Amino acid sequence: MLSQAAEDYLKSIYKLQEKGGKVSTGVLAEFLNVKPASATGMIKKLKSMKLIEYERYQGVTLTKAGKAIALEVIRHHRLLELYLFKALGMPWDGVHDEAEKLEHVISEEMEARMDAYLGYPTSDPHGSPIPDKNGVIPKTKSIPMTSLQDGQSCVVAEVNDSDSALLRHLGSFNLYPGTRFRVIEVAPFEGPFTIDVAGQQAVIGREVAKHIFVDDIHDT
Amino acid sequence: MLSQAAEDYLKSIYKLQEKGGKVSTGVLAEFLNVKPASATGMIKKLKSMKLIEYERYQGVTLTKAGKAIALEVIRHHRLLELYLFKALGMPWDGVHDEAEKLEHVISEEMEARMDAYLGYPTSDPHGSPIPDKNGVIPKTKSIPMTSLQDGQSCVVAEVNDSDSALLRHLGSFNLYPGTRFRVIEVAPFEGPFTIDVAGQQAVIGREVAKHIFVDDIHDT
DNA sequence: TGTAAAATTTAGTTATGCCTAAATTGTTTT
DNA sequence: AAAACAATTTAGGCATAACTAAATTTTACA
Repeated sequence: MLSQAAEDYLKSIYKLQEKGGKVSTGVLAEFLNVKPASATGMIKKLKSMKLIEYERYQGVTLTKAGKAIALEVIRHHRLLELYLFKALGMPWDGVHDEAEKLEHVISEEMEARMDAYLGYPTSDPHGSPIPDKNGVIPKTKSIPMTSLQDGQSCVVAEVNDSDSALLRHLGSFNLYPGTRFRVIEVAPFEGPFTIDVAGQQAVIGREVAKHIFVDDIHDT
Repeated sequence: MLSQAAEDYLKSIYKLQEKGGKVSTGVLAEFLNVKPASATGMIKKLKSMKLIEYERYQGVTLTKAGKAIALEVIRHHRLLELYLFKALGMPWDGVHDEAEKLEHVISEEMEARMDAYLGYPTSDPHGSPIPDKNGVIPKTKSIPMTSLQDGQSCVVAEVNDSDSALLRHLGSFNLYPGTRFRVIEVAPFEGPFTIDVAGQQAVIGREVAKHIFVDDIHDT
């Protein structure tokens, strides 16, 4: 069995690899809140297990086996988030931290039972896609909210799940995956977005908007 | 935060202390499947944290603080067993191993939500009492099945939860906590028990009977 | 193209938690 | 009371996974 630390490295490499191909030691270390020297150590171990490909100074990529493990951990995480949210009523800004700990520990049996209970769901409470048992991820085609223009209407598809303060902030505007809103105004010079959510106005700063991904865009 | 290993030591000391006062290094090591030398090491650490009392060669006892942690871990374990059994439909012979891993990881919030979902239960699927939030354990007055006599009727109160093969065996006779049965015959010379469970006869060996505790005894 | 800056790796240290083997302490037997 | 036996502790080692500091390699710019 793989250590928790090793699983976290694989998961992180997967996520970083998504947007940028090869993952450098430094970026990986930063992402994991670890010093680069520590990352080098784990990278060597994962290479010896044939879970990643790696040449000194060249960055890493997952092998097929490594990717399978990464997706399994991500599946655990997202199923757990949705399970905790729906079955135990935990707040959507609290489920990430709990899932982060449980994802390394649950059995395949528990995974399967949660999956069945939830009706084989395809996305978690933050809109992130849940890989299926075979590691297949449902494709999504959402775009960052920052590319919206005045007058466009759209549906929240996905929000970053790891910052609970951000999630509480969005919750205060009732901005959840599936929520439709309309852009009233985009302030010039990289300014904030004024939007309308079910009749209520809200002002969303650029930094926040970067973490929101949207779908189903219409001009109005 | 305490390590998982440390929590397991405290939990084990608590259980061993229940039937025998001071716990010797050897007995503790055997219970935890580690070598006595390893137990000595952890004992020193726990003593330095003031979680146990200890003098060389004299065995250990929990301090108030140590007992509180032990009961918290036991509460987690038993709540989890019942939750997995009721909410996810896991088999009663499977919940122990899963709970053993999860008990060290769940938050107080998750504990509280499971507790509420289950209606503040007082015993787990194997009949073991669940300590409340303050570490108070409901008193039980069950006796070992081995002290029953011919013709007595009783209710299963509690069975040992850690041996899943034993649990499957009992399940095959429909022998669960709450099940009433009647002793038809106790074979002489430490022989097996022949019992009647809801009209079905079953033969229970001494070794198995030692792990079953019963309640509400009537002569018939 | 050479050199300075940035990124990465190597080397050596720390802490946890287990192990074995040897030394010590305690208990029992004669 | 001394010898034999059992239990326990000490001493030294290993694996994991982090760290700091120093050395090395790459990159970027002048």
